[in-house]
Amino acid sequence: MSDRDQVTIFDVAKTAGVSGSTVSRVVNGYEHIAPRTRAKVLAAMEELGYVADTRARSLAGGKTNVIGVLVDGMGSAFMTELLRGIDDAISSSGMDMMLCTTNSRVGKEVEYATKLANGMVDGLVVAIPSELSLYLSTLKDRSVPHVLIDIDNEDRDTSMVKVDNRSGARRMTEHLLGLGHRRISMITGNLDVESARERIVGFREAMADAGLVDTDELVVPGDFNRPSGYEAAVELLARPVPPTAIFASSDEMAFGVMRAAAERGMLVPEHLTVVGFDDVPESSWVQPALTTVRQPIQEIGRRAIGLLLDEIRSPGGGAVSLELKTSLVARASSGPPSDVGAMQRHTAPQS
Amino acid sequence: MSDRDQVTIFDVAKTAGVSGSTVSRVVNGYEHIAPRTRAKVLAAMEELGYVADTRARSLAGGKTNVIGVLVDGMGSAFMTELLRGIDDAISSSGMDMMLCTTNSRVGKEVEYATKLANGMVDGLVVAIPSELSLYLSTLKDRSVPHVLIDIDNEDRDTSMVKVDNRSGARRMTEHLLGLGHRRISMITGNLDVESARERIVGFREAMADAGLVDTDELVVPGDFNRPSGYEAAVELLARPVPPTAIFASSDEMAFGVMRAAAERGMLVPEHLTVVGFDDVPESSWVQPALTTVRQPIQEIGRRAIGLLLDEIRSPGGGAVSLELKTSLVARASSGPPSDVGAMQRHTAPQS
DNA sequence: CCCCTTCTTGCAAGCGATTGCAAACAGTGT
DNA sequence: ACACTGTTTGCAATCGCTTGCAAGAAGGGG
Repeated sequence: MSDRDQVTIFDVAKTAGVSGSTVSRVVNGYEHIAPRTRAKVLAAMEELGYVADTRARSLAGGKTNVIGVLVDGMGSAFMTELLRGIDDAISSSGMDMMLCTTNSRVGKEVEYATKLANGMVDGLVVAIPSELSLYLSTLKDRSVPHVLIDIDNEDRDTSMVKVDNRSGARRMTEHLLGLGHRRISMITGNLDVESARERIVGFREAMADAGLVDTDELVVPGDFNRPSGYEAAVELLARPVPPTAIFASSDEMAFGVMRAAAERGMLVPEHLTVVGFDDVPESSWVQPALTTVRQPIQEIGRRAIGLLLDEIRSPGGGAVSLELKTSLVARASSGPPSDVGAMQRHTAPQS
Repeated sequence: MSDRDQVTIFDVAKTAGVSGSTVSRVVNGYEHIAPRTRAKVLAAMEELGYVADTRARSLAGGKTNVIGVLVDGMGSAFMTELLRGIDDAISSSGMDMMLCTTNSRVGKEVEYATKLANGMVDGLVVAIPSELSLYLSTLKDRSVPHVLIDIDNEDRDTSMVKVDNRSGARRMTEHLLGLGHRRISMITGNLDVESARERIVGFREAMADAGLVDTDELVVPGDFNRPSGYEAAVELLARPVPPTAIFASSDEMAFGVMRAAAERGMLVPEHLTVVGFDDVPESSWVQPALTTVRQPIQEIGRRAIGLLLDEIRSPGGGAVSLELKTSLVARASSGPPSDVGAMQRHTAPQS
């Protein structure tokens, strides 16, 4: 289709009165080129409106200047933010992005990884939380530079960037404990995801440190999405002895919790403390603003691209793992426990 | 990089004991192939784990099986939804997507369009609301199939899909009028965008029909994003005679308005009616749920891809324009105006 | 003024796949 | 058995660009 009247390197060569190879060298910034020749070529390129054909370029051994991004889906606010960071970094590096979504279709990841590895891209960043990292071997075999995001892989041989989920969850739990809460419930993320599990660990650790060991029934399953937060909260709030604080493993789920609370006529944080994890943009907008564990989402994306570019530009640098810090953002949705449903409150009340 | 030990069509050919061309034909589902040969080739492909090299394939004249998507950015909920629809349609058609964002960088659109048109993709869907459609000529010159989304272009020669913004806005305004509102304010979208302008027209028409002609100071500028809605609302609500209803040209902005109202201690819809446009998922989640004009966002994306695929598969079908219908979704954020005295007591603080 | 080194630049061989053309094969009808 | 039609395959040219190799040009030292 597009092959009609395409301006090739040879057209430029002819107008500039040089050979095709010379044009190629000019285009690729080769150094040993007479200034005058370079100028002529540049002029010809300009005149003809030459644009390199990515396909041919990469087929012949050059770079594609495209970075592949493999994600599960782009529905969540977290992913949107992550993609922003990634996109930002990619485009300011002058490269282009090829986004592929697996939409949780099993096997699609491998298919994409193979296809992309087959010359479509110079490098790949993968943000699919899945244990089945079959695609990893493909990537390695073909030695395609790649970076994993938020995926825990025993294989210390792969570059990746993640955040300190465990201590983030821990700190948040301590915050809640400090406020005087004891019956703190956690709604987990999708347990297939490593970071979801780490958050649980952080939560349990903090609880245990406070002498609260029997947390089993306080930890209820969710999947990071809003509806699951809502449903979990409906169930929790309907219990004979409901929790005074709910720690959702994602802000998205926390919004679901808030809704469930509102429907029950409960005020946040007066009757129920609700906190989340992620700090997506919406969190500072909701009413009341959400107390949450902030992870530098866009930064994660930018860092991943940074690592990838390093590897692309100078291969063989070895795998690098980055763990970014999380921080607690205390806003309006958390407060001391209400004494309304007060059972034996052997807890030190705050102000 | 990736060129190490790649399985080519010739490797398959050798294992199957046939020629490369035959393998190519099998891969592309050519008909005149002896069943037995086909079987042998298929077996060899399977055995070697052959994956076609997209670059080579398209260079040689085949298709890339990649659809390019050109958008401004993916931050907004609207865009997220649109991309979902697009992604959905693309992947269920077996093709892949290449997403490029211009991030409002001037000129980037043309650069991308050219590059993509240069063989990277089989077709292109563009969703950049901009008057400057310089890229259009490139697309046409190279006869790359393309579809425009939500872009109004006089050029009846380009396929596009959009929604009926005008009557949507009109109907919403009538709804507000029907509720008894008279001082209805509209916060506009980015005026560079055609659909933003159409919504204003719909609003003005309905107001005029109700005898409300002097709407100039009721229409205030926004840019579709949340903060602009917030700011506009802050200004509106501080007026000596504030509107009783605010019609935001996007749900995003409506959320901003809700926040401004909350900060002023106003209840929605008791003291202020707030409505939006789009019906993004969040709209049914907020409290109170937002009354809005629904546009089938994902559907828009799906339709656009449908049109594009048609054109790719059988070129020359001529341009097709689709205009999808909008519909009014009445939820909790709209109600009759609060009593006239409200303004006299310059928005009294609540409880 | 010649020889050697350092620049510049062109030639030509790929990269992996598609495809027009034509040769090699069948299958039929007579 | 022969010409004829239609099916299967392989050959080789191409797509646009990169790059190793080597030749021509330019500059320095002896």
